[in-house]
Amino acid sequence: MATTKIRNMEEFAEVSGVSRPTLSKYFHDPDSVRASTRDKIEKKLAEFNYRPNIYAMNQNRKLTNNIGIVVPYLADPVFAEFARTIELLCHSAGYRPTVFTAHGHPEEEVEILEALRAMKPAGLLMAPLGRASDRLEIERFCDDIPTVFFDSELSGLDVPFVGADNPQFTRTMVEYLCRTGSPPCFFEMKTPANPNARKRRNSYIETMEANGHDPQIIQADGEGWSFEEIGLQAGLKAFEDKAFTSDTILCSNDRIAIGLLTAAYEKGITVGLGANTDIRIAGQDDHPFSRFTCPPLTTIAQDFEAISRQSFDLLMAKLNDQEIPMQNSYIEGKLIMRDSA
Amino acid sequence: MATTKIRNMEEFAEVSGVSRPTLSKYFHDPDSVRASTRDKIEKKLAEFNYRPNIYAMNQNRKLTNNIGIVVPYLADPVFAEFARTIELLCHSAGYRPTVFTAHGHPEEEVEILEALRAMKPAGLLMAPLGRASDRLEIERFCDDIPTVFFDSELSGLDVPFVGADNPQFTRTMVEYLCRTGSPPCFFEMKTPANPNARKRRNSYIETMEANGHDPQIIQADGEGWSFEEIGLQAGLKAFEDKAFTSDTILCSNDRIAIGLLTAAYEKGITVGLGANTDIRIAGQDDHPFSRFTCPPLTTIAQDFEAISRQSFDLLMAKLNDQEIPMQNSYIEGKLIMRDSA
DNA sequence: ATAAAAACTTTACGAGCGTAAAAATAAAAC
DNA sequence: GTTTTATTTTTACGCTCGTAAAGTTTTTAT
Repeated sequence: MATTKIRNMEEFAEVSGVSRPTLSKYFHDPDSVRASTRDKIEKKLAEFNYRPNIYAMNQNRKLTNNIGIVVPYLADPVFAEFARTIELLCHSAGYRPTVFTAHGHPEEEVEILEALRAMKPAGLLMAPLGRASDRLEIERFCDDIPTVFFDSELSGLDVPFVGADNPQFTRTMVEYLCRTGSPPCFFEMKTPANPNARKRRNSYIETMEANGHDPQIIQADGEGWSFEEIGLQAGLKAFEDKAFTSDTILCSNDRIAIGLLTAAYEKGITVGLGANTDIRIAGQDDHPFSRFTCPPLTTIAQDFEAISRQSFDLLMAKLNDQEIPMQNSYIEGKLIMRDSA
Repeated sequence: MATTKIRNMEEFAEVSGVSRPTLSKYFHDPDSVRASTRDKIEKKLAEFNYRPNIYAMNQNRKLTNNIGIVVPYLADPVFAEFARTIELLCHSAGYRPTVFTAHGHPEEEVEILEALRAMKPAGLLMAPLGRASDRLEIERFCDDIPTVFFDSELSGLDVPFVGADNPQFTRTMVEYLCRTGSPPCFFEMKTPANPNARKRRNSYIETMEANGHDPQIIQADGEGWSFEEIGLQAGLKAFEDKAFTSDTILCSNDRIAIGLLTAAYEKGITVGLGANTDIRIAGQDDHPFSRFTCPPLTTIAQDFEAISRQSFDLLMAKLNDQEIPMQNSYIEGKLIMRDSA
């Protein structure tokens, strides 16, 4: 029966029989007031449906409870998954997460940071674009606002990082492939957007050599974030040129592998681990769609949960001024055996 | 050479030689001040890198320049695509868009709306969850804040809508399939999350009957947003039970079709329009991945650009108190012929 | 050159809340 | 029941910017 509209905290203080400063405390942290007071407030809160003005709140707080989540490309299901997981963590810890995407453009990444600065966020969880990122601008931001990088790191900056153990990913897959068939050649983008790609290539070379095999790398032209399309086009060309030096192809990531699977299909080349198939294809990341490719893609699963959790915990530690281990954290992936390899 | 840090507009007024109210006007709309004044401000702006406190700004403005974008499930690439397109439109019109996702849960949808209310946004562009949505809460919100629905409508509410012309989608596809082979049966979820599904089913039935064919519907069990998985499991079962009454299967949407393609693959059933294939499969939506399925999926393309543009324009009209045509807008899709049908 | 219009400055108040200090009250401890 | 301790109330000021009104300066029109 809210007869009058509550316009501000003062009016709500009147109807609830609690003073405004106490209300202010309550909204800051409900547990900071006596249980009886809390009950009184919450009863009236349900009745009047009042919410404090967040702008007035944040204006005076040195620190807001906003947390920024920045990803390079939200239309990539891998980042959608990261964003989703981290959002949930923030939310359940009482923070207000906001997801931003750079749409693959470094200028947008900087713009986001500038807009974010105006929001005075408590902290930032960021998966930087990588190679293309404007290091200087990002560094300037991280100096002011507690930040943790996830998924891809920007070396040289004094910012903790949590992400996949890329060398382990590739090593695990190369060893599996060698164990079960011919040693793989490696299919990747010539100029990958993401720094993880380099680590995977290096690990491929190392592991192959360690096992006495000759590493063979096939590189796809093309820039941007249309990995499937790049994998498809370069795959078609490579099949035509007989550029693949092995009947087993390890792709730098699942999205490229998805494109390559399509290329194989169009060329009439059968993929799988059966005796009557032509080649094997493997990916890395366990992209949400890789279970639905034809054949389902053998890959290494990112531990989204662990990466999200750890990067969030690191940020919390930073916010609470705890001594944090500045060493980066690399999370292992798990081999997901499906039919493609 | 910013020797002193600028803390607020007053301090910036001093160093820039412009009065604070004029600055306020400038930040509200740069074109509202004289060119010479604008230059003076912008010169100092570059030098001192000052930005007004958005919280203080929004606190006093009756209307912020925030625009909310709410989608039911951001991990679905179709919505990622919508979000991306609309974000860009808002941005280039000088608004500050913020994307929210309900993660498929009606409670979260309501929470977003409540958080959004606190942000006092100028307007909202929303793709409601649909069937599961809390109509009452959404209606209450739309009464207060200018809103436009896109992608899926909530009938009965006085809110303009822009979305796909679902009957046209299905009609176009059914006619194409009939023209080029056997009349299709229809594969859908029994309890679809999205109201568009119903329209597509109805259109399927109508079109089939209009062409003198017997409509046949196969329904998949399962709830939630894992459409591919649902399509896969139900597809496997349907193949085993020989439940598909035609060698041509039209799916309610691409994601289900992707699951069904995987099911066909696992059953050794070949898909395509060649003479030596077993069945044809078609989807609807032109999901970003449907070009990369094996075989590439024949589908109807959503006109993301047009839907985004029109819903944004509608919202702008609402914000400017223009007389808007309250009739809903349905955007036609285009047949994308690929190899699966 | 003069009048009219537009833009700017000065002054002043308001928005909604944070927060500090002192006084009053309630709860817990003994 | 009194003392101690924890909460709450009262009072008061601050934050940053929006915005209105009246006066001044600059620009435009004639």
